[in-house]
Amino acid sequence: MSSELTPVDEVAWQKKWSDASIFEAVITEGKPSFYCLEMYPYPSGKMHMGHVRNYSIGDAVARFKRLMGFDVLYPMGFDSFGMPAENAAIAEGGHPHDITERNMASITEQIKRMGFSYDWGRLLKSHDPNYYKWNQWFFTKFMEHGLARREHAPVNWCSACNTVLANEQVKAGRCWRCNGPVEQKEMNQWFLDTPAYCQELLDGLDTIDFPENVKSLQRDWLGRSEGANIQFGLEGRDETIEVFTTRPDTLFGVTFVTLAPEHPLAETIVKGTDREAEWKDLYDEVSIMTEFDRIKNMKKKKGMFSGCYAIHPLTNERVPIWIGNFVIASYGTGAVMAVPAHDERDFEFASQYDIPIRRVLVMEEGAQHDGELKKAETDDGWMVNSPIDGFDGRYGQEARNAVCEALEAAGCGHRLVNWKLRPWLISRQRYWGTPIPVIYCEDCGTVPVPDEDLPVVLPRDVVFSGEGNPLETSASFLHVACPTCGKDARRETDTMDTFIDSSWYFLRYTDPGNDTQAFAKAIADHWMQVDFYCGGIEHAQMHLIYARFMTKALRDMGLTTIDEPFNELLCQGMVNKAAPFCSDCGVTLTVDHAIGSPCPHCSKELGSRSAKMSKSTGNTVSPEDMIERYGADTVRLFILFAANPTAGMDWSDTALEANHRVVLQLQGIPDYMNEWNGGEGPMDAWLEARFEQRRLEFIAAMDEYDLRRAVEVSHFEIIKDINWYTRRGGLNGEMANKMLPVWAQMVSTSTPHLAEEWWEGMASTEGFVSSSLMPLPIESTTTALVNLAGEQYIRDFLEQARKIKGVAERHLGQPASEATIVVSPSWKRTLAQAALNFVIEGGHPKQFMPLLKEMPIAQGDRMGEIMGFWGKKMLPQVFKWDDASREIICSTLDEEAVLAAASDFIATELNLKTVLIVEGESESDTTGRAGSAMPLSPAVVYV
RNA sequence: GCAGGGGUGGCUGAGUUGGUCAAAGGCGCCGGGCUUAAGAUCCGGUCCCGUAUGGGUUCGUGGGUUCGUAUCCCACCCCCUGCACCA
Repeated sequence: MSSELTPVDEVAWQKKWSDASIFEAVITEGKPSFYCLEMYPYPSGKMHMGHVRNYSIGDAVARFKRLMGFDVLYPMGFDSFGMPAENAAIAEGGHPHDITERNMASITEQIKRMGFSYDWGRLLKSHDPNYYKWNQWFFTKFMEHGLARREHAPVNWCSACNTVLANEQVKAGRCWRCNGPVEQKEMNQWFLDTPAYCQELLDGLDTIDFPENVKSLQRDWLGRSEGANIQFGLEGRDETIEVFTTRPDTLFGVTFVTLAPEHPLAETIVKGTDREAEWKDLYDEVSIMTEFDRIKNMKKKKGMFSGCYAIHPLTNERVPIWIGNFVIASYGTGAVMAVPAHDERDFEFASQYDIPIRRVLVMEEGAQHDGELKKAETDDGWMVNSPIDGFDGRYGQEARNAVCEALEAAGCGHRLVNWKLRPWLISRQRYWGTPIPVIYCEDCGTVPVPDEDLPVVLPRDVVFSGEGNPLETSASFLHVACPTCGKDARRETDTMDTFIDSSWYFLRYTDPGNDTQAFAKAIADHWMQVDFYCGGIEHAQMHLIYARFMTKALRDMGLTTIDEPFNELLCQGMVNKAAPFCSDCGVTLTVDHAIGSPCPHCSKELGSRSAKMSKSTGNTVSPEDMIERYGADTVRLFILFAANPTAGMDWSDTALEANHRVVLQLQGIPDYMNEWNGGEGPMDAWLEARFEQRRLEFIAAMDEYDLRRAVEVSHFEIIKDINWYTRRGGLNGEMANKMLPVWAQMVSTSTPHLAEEWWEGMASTEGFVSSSLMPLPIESTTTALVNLAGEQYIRDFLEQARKIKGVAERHLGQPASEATIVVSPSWKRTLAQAALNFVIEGGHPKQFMPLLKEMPIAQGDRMGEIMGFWGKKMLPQVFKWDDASREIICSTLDEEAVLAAASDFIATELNLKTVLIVEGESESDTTGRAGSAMPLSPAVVYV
């Protein structure tokens, strides 16, 4: 293999692909289609390793599916609305539009340099009016269908971002984007009715191939709980208090009712009493405090008696009404029935405020049911102490049903499924997003912008001061004639959450040029669902819920027939790199601190630990630099080979270099193989069979998206096979013609430029490997299998023989010069075959003994010896042989013949003068070592 | 607290329908061939012991089931992710 290699001109290949438009997605009659998609990126100026990894995975899949004969849709675009560009405009001047376009241009160039096989003709950008027009159109349709509505409601407000946030965008009380505190504010905002699809979103999870943790995340977020709403009357008042509970079976244990401080009734019943001030304090504490502080203070339960009593719906008992800080206004009804005996929080609260605790369940059937409870017993139990007949003794679900029936009969309660998911708050008080297409008219009220006036385009004449919503500074935008009556009216200045953009972009990709519809139904239905969707786990409960919701909503408006947008989701792992780490302090430091230097906190010597690549740690690697130095192929190969797609991977410069060497080595392979001039030989059939086997392994791995394994086969194992071939004397230049086309196809999924170079140099190929089809696999013949088995046998034998040789030479005190290989005596083989057949047919090995006694080999005076051999040696071995070995043993493979044919080779490999092969216990066996020879495992005697 | 995912040799990482497992592959390290040399590449070694094909101890910890367990069961510890006074 030559060392005088010119690097592959990757850019030239990229240009050729582009000129020939080979990655354009087309629909071919009769061909299956495959939609391969990566989460489209926000166009920051630079591509980082996370992008590289994401797209290297997707591209390998797309290329593989093309090889396998699919019409592949593999698009790229930009999630180009969003706050970073607007914040940059505020900080540095300029306009978000220009900043975004500039960033897009530079990141696009970098992505193209990687050689990914996108259909760039479908490039989509969210901030294109031709795209966001459809956001607006959908919005007006949602209004028509009652799925979009404006409400005055408490919402999450991030003052750092100067906008409201959806529930999904609040992480542990903080803003998902800036990590600033989030507070509650009452505002008029637009919501989409995501809860209408709760049940379907939950059920749909069972029909799609998402990772378990993502499903679990989504289930948590949907938060289904089954229970009942129950009405409590109020003593001396007309109102009722409605509570939600999952435990109607504990209804008779209610000793008080608790309202959230924000509950409207709380204010009503304390108004004008001497308790009003106390309530106000509590109200202020929970509502004005940021959610973050509230969570921190959660541990302290606090409450007050309201002075009022509720009436128990079934017993008519008086129950005190309390107001407590632990009741959440926005969940359920904002009021709970308190059963201290069977709920931990109620127990704690009741103990604190000396409220009676009444047991109404026992945890063991027929158990004692008086006596004091030490703690709440929250499991299902048997009802006791019921003041009404017919309930005691009922258990769990049956008990709940009985209580619900009683409530329903009394007309003061009903069964209900409650969800945690709230409507999607989509209003944002920011400029760089889709304007909400609504006009407010004094006479006509809230008027949607008519279809013919769409899109409502973002105006240029706005001021980015960092204060307030910039859209409000545009007079031309703000003032508009009412579409209904023509009078002066005012436009909505809020824009849409940018997650709207990413909720349907995969549909637009199917028909990106359509200017009369968002997408043609037939085309979208042809390509959808996305077969393979690859991206980061961070979108598990935002984007991936919204997109599923949107797909279902659009389906119900008749725009598609798709239930779920994504079939298989793959969340790629993070790209990490070693960073300084103090094991005592448990702190990861920036790369400014050298490994081995003392920790700045405790002075202990710093070690290193793998950490996510981040600007703050400084452990980033620039893809650009790496491509420049090693080429895109090497970077891609390394990324795919370093770890499985879903696993975290560690960046390693040395491993990268090792992969670069593999790329160089592969580059020289065609020349190397073509130089073989030995003509046909006995090893050719083996190499052919072996290669075919490798191809099947490759296909199987790719089918399961086990890209690491696939690359291991295509870029590593086949090289080893070639080495073995030449080592065993193979030197047929014809093999190059036989193997290289298919091998190039395998190589092309991860290192396409290199593969094109191979392809171009071959006589039998034309066009591009990137647009070629892989021939169908060939079924292996029996001869091929025996061939493979024979070589495997020799390899295994050599490995074993080498080990023994070391020990033997120590024993001999000098290098061994000769070896006698003692193949297992034929009766052992016969025995093994009989035992294996017995086992394969389902027999228990231990029951083989009686059969053995009947066998001809066990007759005569050797019977005892053979029985002993079976128990001690053969029985354990029968279990240990793998399927391949079993096949070989039961096959016609003649160990002695295989070894004899390879005896010269063996002698060379073991560095011996002569090698003698004998059958154990035969006349020529003078070694006396036949005892330790087993089928597939000959004994070796060194002299 | 609840839920989901994990803990394998110097590192990384396969392997989990129990037997093919002292445990693939890669990296690192060691030795050898090739070479004037370097690089590249090829071959071999890389838990411990062992004058012959073997033995010992290993897959978070401790128990258990089994002829046999990295793999199955139970308990515990630790790590990651998400949710969290959700009634």
